[in-house]
Amino acid sequence: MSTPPAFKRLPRAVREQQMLDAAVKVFSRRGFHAASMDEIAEDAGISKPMVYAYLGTKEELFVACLHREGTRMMHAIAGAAAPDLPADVRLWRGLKAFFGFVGAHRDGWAVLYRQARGEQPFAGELATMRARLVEVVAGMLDHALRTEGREVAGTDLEVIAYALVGATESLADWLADHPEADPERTATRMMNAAWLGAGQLLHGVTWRPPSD
Amino acid sequence: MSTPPAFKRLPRAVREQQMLDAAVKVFSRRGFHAASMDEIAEDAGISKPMVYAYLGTKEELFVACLHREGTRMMHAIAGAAAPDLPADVRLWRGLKAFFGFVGAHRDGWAVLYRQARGEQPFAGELATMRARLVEVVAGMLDHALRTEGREVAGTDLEVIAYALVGATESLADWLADHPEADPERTATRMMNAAWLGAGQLLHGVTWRPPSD
DNA sequence: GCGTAACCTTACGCACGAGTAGGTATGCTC
DNA sequence: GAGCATACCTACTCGTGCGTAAGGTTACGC
Repeated sequence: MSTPPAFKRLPRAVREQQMLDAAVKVFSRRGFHAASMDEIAEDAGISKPMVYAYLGTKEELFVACLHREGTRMMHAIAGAAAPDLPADVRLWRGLKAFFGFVGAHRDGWAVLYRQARGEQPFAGELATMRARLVEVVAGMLDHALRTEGREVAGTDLEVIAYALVGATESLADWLADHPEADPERTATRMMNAAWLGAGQLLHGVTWRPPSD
Repeated sequence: MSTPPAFKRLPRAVREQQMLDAAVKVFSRRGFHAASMDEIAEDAGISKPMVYAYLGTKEELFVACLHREGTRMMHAIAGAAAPDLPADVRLWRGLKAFFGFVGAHRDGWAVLYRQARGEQPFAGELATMRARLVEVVAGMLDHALRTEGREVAGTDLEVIAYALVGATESLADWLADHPEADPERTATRMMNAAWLGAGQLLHGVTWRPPSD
Protein backbone atom coordinates (compact mmCIF):
# COMPACT_ATOMS: atom_id res chain seq x y z
CA MET A 1 0.00 0.00 0.00
CA SER A 2 2.28 2.73 1.31
CA THR A 3 -0.41 5.36 0.98
CA PRO A 4 1.09 8.49 -0.52
CA PRO A 5 1.64 10.59 2.62
CA ALA A 6 -0.04 13.73 1.31
CA PHE A 7 0.60 15.17 4.79
CA LYS A 8 4.07 16.48 5.19
CA ARG A 9 5.86 16.39 8.49
CA LEU A 10 6.70 19.89 9.56
CA PRO A 11 8.79 21.36 12.38
CA ARG A 12 7.00 22.46 15.50
CA ALA A 13 7.41 26.19 15.02
CA VAL A 14 5.69 26.07 11.64
CA ARG A 15 2.80 23.93 12.85
CA GLU A 16 2.27 26.22 15.81
CA GLN A 17 1.81 29.18 13.53
CA GLN A 18 -0.60 27.23 11.32
CA MET A 19 -2.57 26.26 14.40
CA LEU A 20 -2.69 29.83 15.63
CA ASP A 21 -3.82 30.99 12.19
CA ALA A 22 -6.62 28.44 12.23
CA ALA A 23 -7.53 29.24 15.81
CA VAL A 24 -7.79 32.97 15.15
CA LYS A 25 -9.93 32.28 12.12
CA VAL A 26 -12.33 29.90 13.88
CA PHE A 27 -12.52 31.89 17.11
CA SER A 28 -13.32 35.04 15.18
CA ARG A 29 -16.12 33.35 13.21
CA ARG A 30 -17.72 31.28 15.93
CA GLY A 31 -16.76 32.88 19.22
CA PHE A 32 -14.77 31.25 21.99
CA HIS A 33 -17.32 28.75 23.25
CA ALA A 34 -18.96 27.85 19.96
CA ALA A 35 -15.56 27.16 18.41
CA SER A 36 -14.59 23.52 18.75
CA MET A 37 -11.08 22.23 19.06
CA ASP A 38 -11.91 19.67 16.38
CA GLU A 39 -12.74 22.39 13.88
CA ILE A 40 -9.59 24.31 14.69
CA ALA A 41 -7.51 21.18 14.28
CA GLU A 42 -9.18 20.31 11.02
CA ASP A 43 -8.75 23.82 9.69
CA ALA A 44 -5.07 23.70 10.58
CA GLY A 45 -4.79 20.43 8.66
CA ILE A 46 -3.77 18.52 11.76
CA SER A 47 -5.36 16.27 14.36
CA LYS A 48 -6.59 17.43 17.73
CA PRO A 49 -4.00 15.88 20.04
CA MET A 50 -1.30 17.85 18.25
CA VAL A 51 -2.99 21.07 19.21
CA TYR A 52 -3.05 19.95 22.83
CA ALA A 53 0.57 18.84 22.66
CA TYR A 54 1.78 22.18 21.29
CA LEU A 55 -0.55 24.88 22.57
CA GLY A 56 -2.27 23.32 25.57
CA THR A 57 -5.92 23.60 26.54
CA LYS A 58 -8.55 25.64 24.76
CA GLU A 59 -8.11 28.56 27.14
CA GLU A 60 -4.36 28.56 26.74
CA LEU A 61 -4.80 28.42 22.99
CA PHE A 62 -7.06 31.44 23.08
CA VAL A 63 -4.64 33.36 25.25
CA ALA A 64 -1.88 32.50 22.78
CA CYS A 65 -3.99 33.97 19.98
CA LEU A 66 -4.65 37.05 22.07
CA HIS A 67 -0.97 37.56 22.72
CA ARG A 68 0.15 37.05 19.16
CA GLU A 69 -2.43 39.39 17.68
CA GLY A 70 -1.97 41.93 20.44
CA THR A 71 1.78 41.98 20.03
CA ARG A 72 1.48 42.34 16.27
CA MET A 73 -0.84 45.29 16.72
CA MET A 74 1.31 47.03 19.28
CA HIS A 75 4.33 46.61 17.02
CA ALA A 76 2.46 48.06 14.08
CA ILE A 77 1.54 51.13 16.09
CA ALA A 78 4.82 51.50 17.94
CA GLY A 79 6.69 52.09 14.69
CA ALA A 80 4.67 55.24 14.09
CA ALA A 81 5.22 56.90 17.45
CA ALA A 82 8.17 59.28 17.26
CA PRO A 83 7.92 61.12 20.59
CA ASP A 84 9.31 64.46 19.42
CA LEU A 85 6.74 65.22 16.73
CA PRO A 86 3.78 67.52 17.35
CA ALA A 87 0.74 65.89 18.91
CA ASP A 88 -1.49 66.01 15.87
CA VAL A 89 1.10 64.38 13.64
CA ARG A 90 1.71 61.64 16.19
CA LEU A 91 -1.99 61.00 16.53
CA TRP A 92 -2.39 60.90 12.78
CA ARG A 93 0.43 58.43 12.32
CA GLY A 94 -0.82 56.23 15.12
CA LEU A 95 -4.30 56.16 13.63
CA LYS A 96 -2.99 55.40 10.18
CA ALA A 97 -0.93 52.49 11.50
CA PHE A 98 -3.78 51.20 13.57
CA PHE A 99 -6.39 51.22 10.83
CA GLY A 100 -3.87 49.75 8.44
CA PHE A 101 -3.37 46.87 10.84
CA VAL A 102 -7.07 46.24 11.32
CA GLY A 103 -7.67 46.35 7.59
CA ALA A 104 -5.00 43.72 7.06
CA HIS A 105 -5.91 41.50 10.04
CA ARG A 106 -9.66 41.62 10.36
CA ASP A 107 -9.88 38.18 11.95
CA GLY A 108 -7.27 39.04 14.52
CA TRP A 109 -9.11 42.21 15.36
CA ALA A 110 -12.38 40.35 15.79
CA VAL A 111 -10.80 37.91 18.21
CA LEU A 112 -9.19 40.64 20.22
CA TYR A 113 -12.03 43.05 20.61
CA ARG A 114 -15.24 41.20 19.94
CA GLN A 115 -14.60 37.87 21.67
CA ALA A 116 -12.17 38.56 24.47
CA ARG A 117 -14.19 41.42 25.89
CA GLY A 118 -17.10 39.43 27.25
CA GLU A 119 -15.49 36.14 28.28
CA GLN A 120 -14.60 36.26 31.92
CA PRO A 121 -11.13 34.71 31.96
CA PHE A 122 -9.85 36.94 29.16
CA ALA A 123 -11.51 40.24 29.84
CA GLY A 124 -8.78 41.11 32.32
CA GLU A 125 -6.01 40.29 29.90
CA LEU A 126 -7.65 42.43 27.27
CA ALA A 127 -8.31 45.25 29.70
CA THR A 128 -4.59 45.36 30.48
CA MET A 129 -3.64 45.79 26.85
CA ARG A 130 -6.31 48.41 26.42
CA ALA A 131 -5.12 50.24 29.52
CA ARG A 132 -1.59 50.36 28.13
CA LEU A 133 -2.89 51.92 24.95
CA VAL A 134 -4.97 54.46 26.87
CA GLU A 135 -1.90 55.25 28.93
CA VAL A 136 0.10 55.96 25.80
CA VAL A 137 -2.56 58.25 24.38
CA ALA A 138 -2.99 60.04 27.69
CA GLY A 139 0.77 60.48 27.91
CA MET A 140 0.80 61.99 24.45
CA LEU A 141 -1.91 64.47 25.37
CA ASP A 142 -0.16 65.32 28.59
CA HIS A 143 3.10 65.93 26.75
CA ALA A 144 1.37 68.24 24.30
CA LEU A 145 -0.23 70.15 27.15
CA ARG A 146 3.02 70.66 29.02
CA THR A 147 4.62 71.92 25.82
CA GLU A 148 2.00 74.64 25.81
CA GLY A 149 2.64 75.29 29.48
CA ARG A 150 -0.78 74.09 30.55
CA GLU A 151 -1.95 71.34 32.83
CA VAL A 152 -5.03 69.16 33.30
CA ALA A 153 -6.10 66.73 36.00
CA GLY A 154 -4.93 63.17 35.38
CA THR A 155 -8.42 61.71 35.52
CA ASP A 156 -9.68 64.10 32.90
CA LEU A 157 -6.88 63.16 30.58
CA GLU A 158 -7.48 59.48 31.12
CA VAL A 159 -11.14 59.85 30.31
CA ILE A 160 -10.48 61.82 27.15
CA ALA A 161 -7.99 59.17 26.13
CA TYR A 162 -10.62 56.51 26.81
CA ALA A 163 -13.07 58.29 24.56
CA LEU A 164 -10.47 58.55 21.82
CA VAL A 165 -9.57 54.88 22.02
CA GLY A 166 -13.23 53.88 22.10
CA ALA A 167 -14.09 55.95 19.07
CA THR A 168 -11.17 54.45 17.22
CA GLU A 169 -12.18 50.92 18.12
CA SER A 170 -15.70 51.59 17.01
CA LEU A 171 -14.52 52.75 13.61
CA ALA A 172 -12.24 49.73 13.43
CA ASP A 173 -15.27 47.53 13.87
CA TRP A 174 -17.01 49.42 11.13
CA LEU A 175 -13.96 48.92 8.95
CA ALA A 176 -13.85 45.19 9.70
CA ASP A 177 -17.41 44.86 8.42
CA HIS A 178 -16.85 46.97 5.30
CA PRO A 179 -14.21 45.20 3.24
CA GLU A 180 -14.41 47.78 0.49
CA ALA A 181 -13.53 50.68 2.80
CA ASP A 182 -10.10 52.25 2.65
CA PRO A 183 -8.16 52.17 5.94
CA GLU A 184 -6.34 55.45 5.33
CA ARG A 185 -9.53 57.27 4.45
CA THR A 186 -11.09 55.91 7.62
CA ALA A 187 -8.11 57.18 9.58
CA THR A 188 -8.62 60.64 8.10
CA ARG A 189 -12.25 60.65 9.15
CA MET A 190 -11.32 59.55 12.63
CA MET A 191 -8.73 62.28 12.81
CA ASN A 192 -11.34 64.85 11.89
CA ALA A 193 -13.76 63.66 14.51
CA ALA A 194 -11.12 63.34 17.21
CA TRP A 195 -9.03 66.42 16.61
CA LEU A 196 -11.61 68.94 15.57
CA GLY A 197 -14.73 67.70 17.30
CA ALA A 198 -18.30 67.76 16.09
CA GLY A 199 -18.72 71.47 16.76
CA GLN A 200 -15.91 72.49 14.44
CA LEU A 201 -16.99 70.03 11.78
CA LEU A 202 -20.46 71.48 11.77
CA HIS A 203 -18.95 74.90 11.10
CA GLY A 204 -17.11 73.67 8.05
CA VAL A 205 -13.63 73.38 9.52
CA THR A 206 -11.77 70.32 8.26
CA TRP A 207 -8.46 68.75 9.01
CA ARG A 208 -6.28 67.46 6.19
CA PRO A 209 -3.41 65.01 6.38
CA PRO A 210 0.05 66.55 5.96
CA SER A 211 1.83 65.89 2.67
CA ASP A 212 4.06 63.51 4.68
CA MET B 1 -46.29 17.32 57.76
CA SER B 2 -47.47 20.37 55.83
CA THR B 3 -44.02 21.94 55.74
CA PRO B 4 -44.32 25.70 56.10
CA PRO B 5 -44.27 26.80 52.44
CA ALA B 6 -41.66 29.56 52.84
CA PHE B 7 -41.96 30.03 49.05
CA LYS B 8 -44.89 32.12 48.04
CA ARG B 9 -46.83 31.47 44.88
CA LEU B 10 -46.59 34.51 42.69
CA PRO B 11 -48.34 35.52 39.47
CA ARG B 12 -46.54 34.89 36.24
CA ALA B 13 -45.74 38.50 35.38
CA VAL B 14 -43.91 39.01 38.66
CA ARG B 15 -41.90 35.80 38.38
CA GLU B 16 -40.94 36.65 34.82
CA GLN B 17 -39.42 39.92 35.93
CA GLN B 18 -37.55 38.20 38.76
CA MET B 19 -36.21 35.69 36.28
CA LEU B 20 -35.12 38.40 33.89
CA ASP B 21 -33.42 40.24 36.74
CA ALA B 22 -31.54 37.09 37.69
CA ALA B 23 -30.70 36.30 34.07
CA VAL B 24 -29.29 39.77 33.42
CA LYS B 25 -27.21 39.51 36.56
CA VAL B 26 -25.80 36.08 35.81
CA PHE B 27 -25.28 36.70 32.09
CA SER B 28 -23.42 39.90 32.83
CA ARG B 29 -21.11 38.22 35.34
CA ARG B 30 -20.42 34.94 33.55
CA GLY B 31 -21.11 35.55 29.89
CA PHE B 32 -23.72 33.77 27.80
CA HIS B 33 -22.16 30.33 27.56
CA ALA B 34 -20.60 30.14 30.99
CA ALA B 35 -23.90 31.09 32.59
CA SER B 36 -25.96 28.04 33.50
CA MET B 37 -29.72 27.89 33.55
CA ASP B 38 -29.46 26.25 36.97
CA GLU B 39 -27.66 29.24 38.39
CA ILE B 40 -30.14 31.66 36.88
CA ALA B 41 -33.04 29.65 38.28
CA GLU B 42 -31.45 29.46 41.70
CA ASP B 43 -30.70 33.17 41.71
CA ALA B 44 -34.31 33.89 40.83
CA GLY B 45 -35.41 31.71 43.74
CA ILE B 46 -37.22 29.27 41.46
CA SER B 47 -36.61 25.90 39.83
CA LYS B 48 -35.34 25.42 36.32
CA PRO B 49 -38.47 24.08 34.60
CA MET B 50 -40.28 27.28 35.53
CA VAL B 51 -37.76 29.28 33.58
CA TYR B 52 -38.32 27.08 30.55
CA ALA B 53 -42.07 27.28 30.97
CA TYR B 54 -42.10 31.07 31.08
CA LEU B 55 -39.20 32.33 29.02
CA GLY B 56 -38.28 29.40 26.79
CA THR B 57 -34.80 28.19 25.88
CA LYS B 58 -31.55 29.77 26.93
CA GLU B 59 -31.26 31.71 23.68
CA GLU B 60 -34.80 33.02 23.94
CA LEU B 61 -34.13 34.03 27.52
CA PHE B 62 -31.06 35.97 26.48
CA VAL B 63 -32.96 37.70 23.70
CA ALA B 64 -35.65 38.62 26.22
CA CYS B 65 -32.96 40.22 28.41
CA LEU B 66 -31.58 42.04 25.41
CA HIS B 67 -34.97 43.43 24.48
CA ARG B 68 -35.92 44.51 27.96
CA GLU B 69 -32.64 46.30 28.62
CA GLY B 70 -32.50 47.74 25.13
CA THR B 71 -36.02 49.10 25.35
CA ARG B 72 -35.35 50.60 28.75
CA MET B 73 -32.27 52.33 27.41
CA MET B 74 -33.97 53.68 24.32
CA HIS B 75 -36.81 55.03 26.46
CA ALA B 76 -34.36 56.73 28.79
CA ILE B 77 -32.69 58.47 25.86
CA ALA B 78 -35.81 59.20 23.84
CA GLY B 79 -37.18 61.43 26.60
CA ALA B 80 -34.26 63.81 26.13
CA ALA B 81 -34.50 64.29 22.36
CA ALA B 82 -36.51 67.38 21.56
CA PRO B 83 -35.89 67.79 17.81
CA ASP B 84 -36.10 71.58 17.69
CA LEU B 85 -33.28 72.37 20.09
CA PRO B 86 -29.78 73.28 18.87
CA ALA B 87 -27.51 70.34 18.12
CA ASP B 88 -25.16 70.80 21.06
CA VAL B 89 -28.01 70.92 23.55
CA ARG B 90 -29.59 67.81 22.08
CA LEU B 91 -26.29 65.98 22.18
CA TRP B 92 -25.72 67.06 25.75
CA ARG B 93 -29.13 65.90 26.90
CA GLY B 94 -28.80 62.60 25.09
CA LEU B 95 -25.42 61.98 26.69
CA LYS B 96 -26.69 62.89 30.12
CA ALA B 97 -29.62 60.51 29.80
CA PHE B 98 -27.44 57.75 28.42
CA PHE B 99 -24.78 57.90 31.11
CA GLY B 100 -27.46 58.18 33.74
CA PHE B 101 -28.98 54.96 32.46
CA VAL B 102 -25.69 53.10 32.39
CA GLY B 103 -24.83 54.28 35.88
CA ALA B 104 -28.14 52.94 37.16
CA HIS B 105 -28.16 49.67 35.16
CA ARG B 106 -24.57 48.52 34.99
CA ASP B 107 -25.50 44.85 34.66
CA GLY B 108 -27.91 45.56 31.85
CA TRP B 109 -25.28 47.53 30.04
CA ALA B 110 -22.75 44.73 30.42
CA VAL B 111 -25.16 42.22 28.91
CA LEU B 112 -26.00 44.44 26.02
CA TYR B 113 -22.59 45.60 24.97
CA ARG B 114 -20.09 43.18 26.37
CA GLN B 115 -21.84 39.85 25.86
CA ALA B 116 -24.14 40.26 22.90
CA ARG B 117 -21.46 41.72 20.68
CA GLY B 118 -19.37 38.60 20.28
CA GLU B 119 -21.97 35.83 20.33
CA GLN B 120 -23.00 34.97 16.83
CA PRO B 121 -26.79 34.63 17.13
CA PHE B 122 -27.14 37.96 18.95
CA ALA B 123 -24.58 40.14 17.28
CA GLY B 124 -27.06 40.92 14.52
CA GLU B 125 -29.79 41.89 16.94
CA LEU B 126 -27.41 44.17 18.76
CA ALA B 127 -26.03 45.63 15.56
CA THR B 128 -29.56 46.62 14.58
CA MET B 129 -30.10 48.55 17.79
CA ARG B 130 -26.72 50.15 17.42
CA ALA B 131 -27.45 51.09 13.83
CA ARG B 132 -30.68 52.78 14.90
CA LEU B 133 -28.75 54.84 17.41
CA VAL B 134 -26.10 55.77 14.86
CA GLU B 135 -28.87 56.73 12.48
CA VAL B 136 -30.36 59.05 15.07
CA VAL B 137 -27.04 60.72 15.76
CA ALA B 138 -26.25 61.05 12.07
CA GLY B 139 -29.70 62.54 11.50
CA MET B 140 -29.07 65.06 14.22
CA LEU B 141 -25.77 66.11 12.68
CA ASP B 142 -27.36 66.32 9.25
CA HIS B 143 -30.16 68.48 10.59
CA ALA B 144 -27.65 70.83 12.18
CA LEU B 145 -25.70 71.05 8.94
CA ARG B 146 -28.74 71.87 6.83
CA THR B 147 -29.66 74.56 9.32
CA GLU B 148 -26.34 76.18 8.53
CA GLY B 149 -26.96 75.69 4.83
CA ARG B 150 -24.13 73.22 4.42
CA GLU B 151 -24.01 69.63 3.29
CA VAL B 152 -21.78 66.58 3.77
CA ALA B 153 -21.65 63.17 2.13
CA GLY B 154 -23.84 60.59 3.88
CA THR B 155 -20.99 58.17 4.45
CA ASP B 156 -18.90 60.80 6.17
CA LEU B 157 -21.76 61.62 8.50
CA GLU B 158 -22.36 57.99 9.27
CA VAL B 159 -18.71 57.46 10.10
CA ILE B 160 -18.57 60.48 12.37
CA ALA B 161 -21.70 59.24 14.09
CA TYR B 162 -20.07 55.85 14.51
CA ALA B 163 -17.07 57.43 16.15
CA LEU B 164 -19.30 59.40 18.48
CA VAL B 165 -21.30 56.37 19.50
CA GLY B 166 -18.15 54.31 19.95
CA ALA B 167 -16.52 56.91 22.16
CA THR B 168 -19.64 57.12 24.25
CA GLU B 169 -19.84 53.35 24.65
CA SER B 170 -16.22 53.24 25.65
CA LEU B 171 -16.78 55.79 28.38
CA ALA B 172 -19.86 53.88 29.47
CA ASP B 173 -17.69 50.84 29.95
CA TRP B 174 -15.30 52.93 31.98
CA LEU B 175 -18.21 54.15 34.04
CA ALA B 176 -19.50 50.61 34.60
CA ASP B 177 -16.14 49.65 36.08
CA HIS B 178 -15.82 52.76 38.27
CA PRO B 179 -18.73 52.71 40.69
CA GLU B 180 -17.55 55.87 42.40
CA ALA B 181 -17.66 57.93 39.20
CA ASP B 182 -20.43 60.43 38.62
CA PRO B 183 -22.51 59.85 35.45
CA GLU B 184 -23.19 63.53 34.80
CA ARG B 185 -19.55 64.46 35.18
CA THR B 186 -18.68 61.68 32.75
CA ALA B 187 -21.24 63.07 30.32
CA THR B 188 -19.59 66.49 30.55
CA ARG B 189 -16.22 65.02 29.75
CA MET B 190 -17.66 63.14 26.82
CA MET B 191 -19.28 66.31 25.58
CA ASN B 192 -15.97 68.11 25.70
CA ALA B 193 -14.18 65.40 23.78
CA ALA B 194 -16.93 65.02 21.20
CA TRP B 195 -17.93 68.60 20.61
CA LEU B 196 -14.64 70.40 20.86
CA GLY B 197 -12.15 67.73 19.86
CA ALA B 198 -8.68 67.09 21.16
CA GLY B 199 -7.17 70.03 19.28
CA GLN B 200 -9.40 72.60 20.95
CA LEU B 201 -8.97 70.99 24.35
CA LEU B 202 -5.22 71.20 24.04
CA HIS B 203 -5.56 74.94 23.44
CA GLY B 204 -7.53 75.45 26.60
CA VAL B 205 -10.99 75.78 25.14
CA THR B 206 -13.64 74.06 27.24
CA TRP B 207 -17.31 73.41 26.91
CA ARG B 208 -19.60 73.91 29.89
CA PRO B 209 -23.09 72.56 30.40
CA PRO B 210 -25.87 75.15 30.07
CA SER B 211 -27.59 76.22 33.26
CA ASP B 212 -30.50 74.05 32.03
C1' DG C 1 20.37 -0.49 8.97
C1' DC C 2 18.72 0.24 13.29
C1' DG C 3 17.36 2.87 17.43
C1' DT C 4 15.23 6.83 19.03
C1' DA C 5 12.77 10.77 19.17
C1' DA C 6 9.59 13.65 17.22
C1' DC C 7 5.48 13.77 14.57
C1' DC C 8 0.84 12.20 13.93
C1' DT C 9 -3.29 9.20 14.19
C1' DT C 10 -7.77 6.81 15.64
C1' DA C 11 -10.77 6.07 19.17
C1' DC C 12 -12.36 6.68 23.60
C1' DG C 13 -13.75 8.41 28.80
C1' DC C 14 -16.06 11.60 31.08
C1' DA C 15 -18.20 15.78 32.93
C1' DC C 16 -21.27 19.27 32.38
C1' DG C 17 -25.35 21.44 31.37
C1' DA C 18 -29.59 22.11 28.24
C1' DG C 19 -33.98 20.61 28.14
C1' DT C 20 -38.06 17.31 29.80
C1' DA C 21 -41.31 13.87 32.03
C1' DG C 22 -44.38 13.32 35.31
C1' DG C 23 -46.24 14.46 39.59
C1' DT C 24 -47.73 17.68 43.73
C1' DA C 25 -49.76 21.61 45.86
C1' DT C 26 -52.40 25.90 45.94
C1' DG C 27 -55.81 29.04 45.07
C1' DC C 28 -59.97 30.57 42.45
C1' DT C 29 -64.78 29.79 40.72
C1' DC C 30 -69.43 28.31 41.19
C1' DG D 1 -66.17 21.38 48.52
C1' DA D 2 -65.65 19.62 43.64
C1' DG D 3 -63.30 20.92 39.71
C1' DC D 4 -59.86 23.02 37.22
C1' DA D 5 -56.19 25.88 35.96
C1' DT D 6 -51.99 27.56 37.22
C1' DA D 7 -47.79 27.65 39.95
C1' DC D 8 -44.22 24.71 41.22
C1' DC D 9 -41.01 20.68 42.15
C1' DT D 10 -37.61 16.44 41.98
C1' DA D 11 -35.19 13.70 39.19
C1' DC D 12 -34.06 12.19 35.07
C1' DT D 13 -32.13 11.72 29.61
C1' DC D 14 -28.94 12.68 26.37
C1' DG D 15 -26.05 15.26 23.23
C1' DT D 16 -21.90 17.67 22.81
C1' DG D 17 -17.20 18.56 23.02
C1' DC D 18 -12.94 18.85 26.00
C1' DG D 19 -9.10 16.37 26.94
C1' DT D 20 -6.29 11.77 26.68
C1' DA D 21 -4.43 6.84 26.13
C1' DA D 22 -2.19 3.94 23.30
C1' DG D 23 -0.43 2.96 19.26
C1' DG D 24 1.49 3.86 14.06
C1' DT D 25 4.92 6.25 10.92
C1' DT D 26 8.66 9.17 9.17
C1' DA D 27 13.17 11.40 9.63
C1' DC D 28 17.73 11.55 11.30
C1' DG D 29 22.05 10.26 13.89
C1' DC D 30 25.69 6.90 14.08
